[in-house]
Amino acid sequence: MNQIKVRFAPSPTGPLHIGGARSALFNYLFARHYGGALVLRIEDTDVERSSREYEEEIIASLRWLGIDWDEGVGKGGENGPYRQTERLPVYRQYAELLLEQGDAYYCFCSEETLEEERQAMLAQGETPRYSGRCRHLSEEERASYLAQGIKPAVRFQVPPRQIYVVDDLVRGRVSFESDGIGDFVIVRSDGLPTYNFAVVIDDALMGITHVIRAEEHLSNTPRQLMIYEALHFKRPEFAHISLILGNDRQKMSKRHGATSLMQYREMGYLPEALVNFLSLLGWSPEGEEQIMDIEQIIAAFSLERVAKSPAVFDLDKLNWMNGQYIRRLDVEVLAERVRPFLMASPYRAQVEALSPQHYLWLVAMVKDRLVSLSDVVKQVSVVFEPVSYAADALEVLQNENTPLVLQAFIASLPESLEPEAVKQQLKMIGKQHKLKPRDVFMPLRCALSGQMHGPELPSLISLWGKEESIKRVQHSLEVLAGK
RNA sequence: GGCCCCUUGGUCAAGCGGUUAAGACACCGGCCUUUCACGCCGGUAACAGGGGUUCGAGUCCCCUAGGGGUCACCA
Repeated sequence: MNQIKVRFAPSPTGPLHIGGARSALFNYLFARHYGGALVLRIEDTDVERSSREYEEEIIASLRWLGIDWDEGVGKGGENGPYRQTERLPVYRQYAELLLEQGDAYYCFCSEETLEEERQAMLAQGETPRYSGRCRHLSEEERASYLAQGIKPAVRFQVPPRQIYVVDDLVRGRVSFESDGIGDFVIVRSDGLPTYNFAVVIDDALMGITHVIRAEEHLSNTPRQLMIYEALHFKRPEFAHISLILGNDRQKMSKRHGATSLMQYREMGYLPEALVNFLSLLGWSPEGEEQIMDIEQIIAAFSLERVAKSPAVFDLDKLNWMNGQYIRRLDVEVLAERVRPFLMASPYRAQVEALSPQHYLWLVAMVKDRLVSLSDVVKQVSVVFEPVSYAADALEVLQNENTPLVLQAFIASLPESLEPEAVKQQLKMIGKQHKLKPRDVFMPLRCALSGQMHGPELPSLISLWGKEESIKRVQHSLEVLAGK
């Protein structure tokens, strides 16, 4: 049986961003749907910009999202090593083969020469591409350059007048003319392979059957096809997925706000919500359900249903979805997930002082009001901050029934308070004094919190307890008297 | 500029020759409710333009326009 094998191959030159996460996710979904394998390979041939820190952050981000792989960095496997800088001898071997076959040649051109050429072609209105000046160097010329200590790069010799066709699994048939492509570097003068060369070697040697990656790589594909051909490697299937755009329809970048996965974690997004949201960017299931857990997404996923057009990242929808996931969590679970945010807030000590029961009441009280986990801090502030009266709340306090309600409240509060019991108590006050619920709750809410709006009043009272609640009411009475 | 890709409501998107052109987010209205929020119900809103092909085109072909990607000894 032909086992499906895909890979995610990030370059550790920055944190994992939204676009990268979606590529990783689609590979993951594809692999899991077909019972195939996912390889994680680190493409760190740009040694200037790559770092272990970024590699670790990328891996941590993938783990946070719940995307796991079967082979590669952090997992091992038969086709390692999985970091490109650890595979240099492999690339060298194939570069030499290409050199021997006459499919590649040494290029001694300096950066300056190259730049001059480029400018000259541009000036003539031509597409800048390598002239091929080092293609046919004689032995003597080569020896002379070498004697001067010039380190050559290796260029692939692009076959003339060829058409390269990709039957892309999402875009359909796409073809390119080789004449539009200049001889490109496959090994830099420092001995490191370039992307277009290393990917091919690795994908072929690692047995990758499907290359699923972002659309920006589509125009690299013909170069890679040339190498597959020259090396007689079996080429994989390709699937180029569209880009994720910012609000301005430009490719997502830092100026669109948060782009790294870790930022989303810090902002309080749930990984399962983010995964659900990302899966719906550029892909859609057959049904109409939007909220799907990872197993459902895996079961429904297919490349046939991946869209060709780019998708704008819609934060409103992510926020909605995150809220959906939060509301579906059990209070006990939510309580734990929200805890780190409270521990990092100014209310840390006060939260720690809460009994387990009170802590659960606190979380239950704000559960339906959260868009993100970090919102908990703001939502909970009314409990811990000192009262300050809003203008509209003060007006409510001036109402003629207010003193009556407040006195009744003070007089009727039992020792132990549980939200449901408090609620019944408040309703009772209304009954006794023939007041509508609203005429009981509003004055109390304003007196206790100083605000017209906020979380369930009974829960607030439960959290404050008898002493604090009465203190707050009395304080409001003093404020009223002083007016 | 060359090459390549894309184009259904503000956004994500279904549709794969015949539909009253789904659904979701956002927005607006109503209901529920002590308030806000949640939830529920309802509403506004789209096939970029022009030519073909066809009995019939959002769906197929061509052109135009717009958007994007790529043309590195970065990936």
